[in-house]
Amino acid sequence: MDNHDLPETTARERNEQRIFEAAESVFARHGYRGASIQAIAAAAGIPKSNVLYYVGSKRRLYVTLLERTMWRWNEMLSDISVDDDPAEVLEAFIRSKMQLSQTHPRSSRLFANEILQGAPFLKESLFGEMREWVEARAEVFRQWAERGLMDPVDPVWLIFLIWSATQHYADFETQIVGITHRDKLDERDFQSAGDFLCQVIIKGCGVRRRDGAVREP
Amino acid sequence: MDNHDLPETTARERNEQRIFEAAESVFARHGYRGASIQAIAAAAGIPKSNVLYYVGSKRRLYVTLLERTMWRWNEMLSDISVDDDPAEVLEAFIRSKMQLSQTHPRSSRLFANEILQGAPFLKESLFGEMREWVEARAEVFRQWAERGLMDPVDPVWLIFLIWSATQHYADFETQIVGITHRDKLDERDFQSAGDFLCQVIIKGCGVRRRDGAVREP
DNA sequence: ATGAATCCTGACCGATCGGTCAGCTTTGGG
DNA sequence: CCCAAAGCTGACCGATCGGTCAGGATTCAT
Repeated sequence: MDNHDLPETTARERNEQRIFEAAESVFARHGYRGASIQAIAAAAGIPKSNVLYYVGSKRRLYVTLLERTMWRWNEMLSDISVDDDPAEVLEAFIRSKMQLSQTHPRSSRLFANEILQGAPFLKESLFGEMREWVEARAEVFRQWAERGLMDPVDPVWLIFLIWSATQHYADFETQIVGITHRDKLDERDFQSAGDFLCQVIIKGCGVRRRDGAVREP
Repeated sequence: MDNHDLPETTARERNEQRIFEAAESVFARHGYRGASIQAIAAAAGIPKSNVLYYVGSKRRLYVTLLERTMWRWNEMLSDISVDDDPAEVLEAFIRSKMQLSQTHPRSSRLFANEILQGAPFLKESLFGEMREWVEARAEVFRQWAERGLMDPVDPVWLIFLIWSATQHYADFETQIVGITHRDKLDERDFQSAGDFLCQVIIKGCGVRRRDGAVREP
């Protein structure tokens, strides 16, 4: 029945991909309970029974998507050290998160939905990884502050600030589009919003260049 | 059947309040489709039939809660002008949004869920009000920049930054709590996070005191 | 060609969904 | 005390939910 160790057949790969895309879209929009396999099947253009044939159950499909999202997320800023330039790292952090919001908005919304319902499917197990990720980066930020490379701001609040500000352009895209008369957010919008966030956050944290000069025009 | 113009009976007031509280909690957690009247009734300690007796339908209950949230939201920063102090206004903006996240986190999550599913219930009608709200404040920010009271940042992106950063503490409370080892966010957490946001955002936008001095210790 | 493995699907299951309704009890002004 | 209005609820409705299953269709190495 299960032969995940053998190379997948093309049929399985093709259908699973279509199902994952459709499921991510529906889960992102309606959450776990609000999504129905029927709706996912319709979006994928596949009979409901066939969806269940491939993914086993709604729960398993949802968890698979969640893990895929978390995996993609954890790749970011995989190696930073105290010796890096704070401005460069913060900018890279903001830009890469902004990139994720632009290229994978539905993943972001899927994750947001999971948190909104109390994170019942990734409680502890995956929060543990995120905790380590945050604490490692926070420690670097703290040492930068000690070395006078930036203001002594709370590094954890800083991380949450960057998360929230960047994810906003994926999770609340509907609101942004509705308020600013746009049809959709395009490349230029993400670029300009990224510029704004880099400028305000880096300056707001009093980040200085390595030579000690204040980053000011 | 409906006598909304007459003074409500105490029974009606009492039960509606219990239903609204329970419904806000369930809708905030599971979204519109994912919420069930059965679950709302159970949370309110009232039979399902009785819930429908009071609120009419799931749709009406949901819209009522959405409108109540929007109304509470639109009260903020009701009167600001170009002659106000930018630092004071931005701080008041951040503090009041932070206060909303602290005192009405479920309202915030209800709204977030509505946006995530594409805002099907407040499309246009209520986005119009928000658009006017944003444009009016953005115009003030723009004039402050022209007068050299702050950097010429995009005022709309600035508003979205403050929205996202403050709402994060309500919408993603589960994640914050899970990552930072806390049991829940308390008064001190909101105070310190608010301090952080005021400091970083006001400094990051280059806001100056009216006398022209840079806001720096 | 053939047989095993995989792919695929309509029919069906019990549970739950939002909503209706008949008919009960409780309340309060006259 | 009386009775209309309001409050209240169990039973029930058709639709949809997640999931199962028997069995046909397709594929492919031999």
